[in-house]
Amino acid sequence: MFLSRSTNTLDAKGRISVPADFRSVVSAKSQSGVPADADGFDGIIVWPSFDGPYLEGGGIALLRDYQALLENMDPYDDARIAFERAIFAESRRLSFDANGRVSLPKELAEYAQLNGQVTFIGLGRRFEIWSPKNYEALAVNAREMARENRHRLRLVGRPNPPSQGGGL
Amino acid sequence: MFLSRSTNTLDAKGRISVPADFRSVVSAKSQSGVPADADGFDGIIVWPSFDGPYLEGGGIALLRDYQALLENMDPYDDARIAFERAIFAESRRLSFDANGRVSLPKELAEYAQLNGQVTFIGLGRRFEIWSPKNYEALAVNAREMARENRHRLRLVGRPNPPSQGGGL
DNA sequence: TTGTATCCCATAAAAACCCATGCTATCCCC
DNA sequence: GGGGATAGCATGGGTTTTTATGGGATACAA
Repeated sequence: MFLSRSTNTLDAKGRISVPADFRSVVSAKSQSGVPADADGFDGIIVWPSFDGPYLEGGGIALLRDYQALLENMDPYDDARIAFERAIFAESRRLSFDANGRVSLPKELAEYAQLNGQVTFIGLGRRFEIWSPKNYEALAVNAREMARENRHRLRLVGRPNPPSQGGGL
Repeated sequence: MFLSRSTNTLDAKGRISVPADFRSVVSAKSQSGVPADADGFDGIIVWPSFDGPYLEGGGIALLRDYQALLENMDPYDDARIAFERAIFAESRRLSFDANGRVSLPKELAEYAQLNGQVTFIGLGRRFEIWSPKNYEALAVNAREMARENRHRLRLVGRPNPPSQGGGL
């Protein structure tokens, strides 16, 4: 699960360290020692958001989830085709180097207006990559809006666990 | 999984470099060192789309998937016969040369209005081959339409797994 | 011959790989 | 609990490998 927020440096070669937390999410090995992902890909997948000047990303498992979702739609549904083109076609496989960095293609960096500093935002199943400046503005609103909508934050599901502390 | 988009050159001899990403998708070897594809074919399979002036393609695994799909239809269903003729009969096996290129038959290049530059579009299980000009227009629409329909892109919550990493 | 298809080689640019260095958090031993 | 050893992380920079592409040589067929 992608959690937390951290800002790293985009160096002159276009490389950036993926937060160690994030790396361990995507490169979780199975017991056999083989990567959990069937195709042995060790890295992240990133594409330009279609909702603003930032990037979205996740592990290959996320892409498979999207694939499953899309494959349940009509093959020639316009929305499906649009999603395929906006996500699959625009995404890039970025694999980790020995130090846990990826090199970010220039056009993605430009799309997200990144130069120098880059902020990773963990959002559970996926994450976002922002220019720190652009993100600042949103972050303040988020807490306010969350407060206004706090009544909708109702957990469902798990029956009461044996005892120990519940809560958020 | 075919991901990303890239534009390569179609040279005077009708050859074109298949993006390295795509090559590694289709020529993934099994642990034994033998090609995963039973028949040892190392290349891609391409046919003219029946939905526009572009080509569709994939690995031999994709063709097998289509075969399985069609074999579940009535043998004399007109649609089945049409699909078989439009896909199987029109497709070409293009094998990689030592540098990862294939040579694209002229009639396919003409069908997709290719000259000089060629764009490969990764779409998960399959890919498409477009004239860059023709695709450009679609790409901008795709992002807009994806944005308009983004509420449909909802990943279902994974059921609570025993313990380790669940969904958001 | 004239194309056409295959194979081989050369090369520039880009990507991947390797090594080194501060810095921080953690561990462990006394 | 202090303090040094240790390990992991983020970062910089050089070097090697891969990739995409052009072009020559060879074999075969129309």
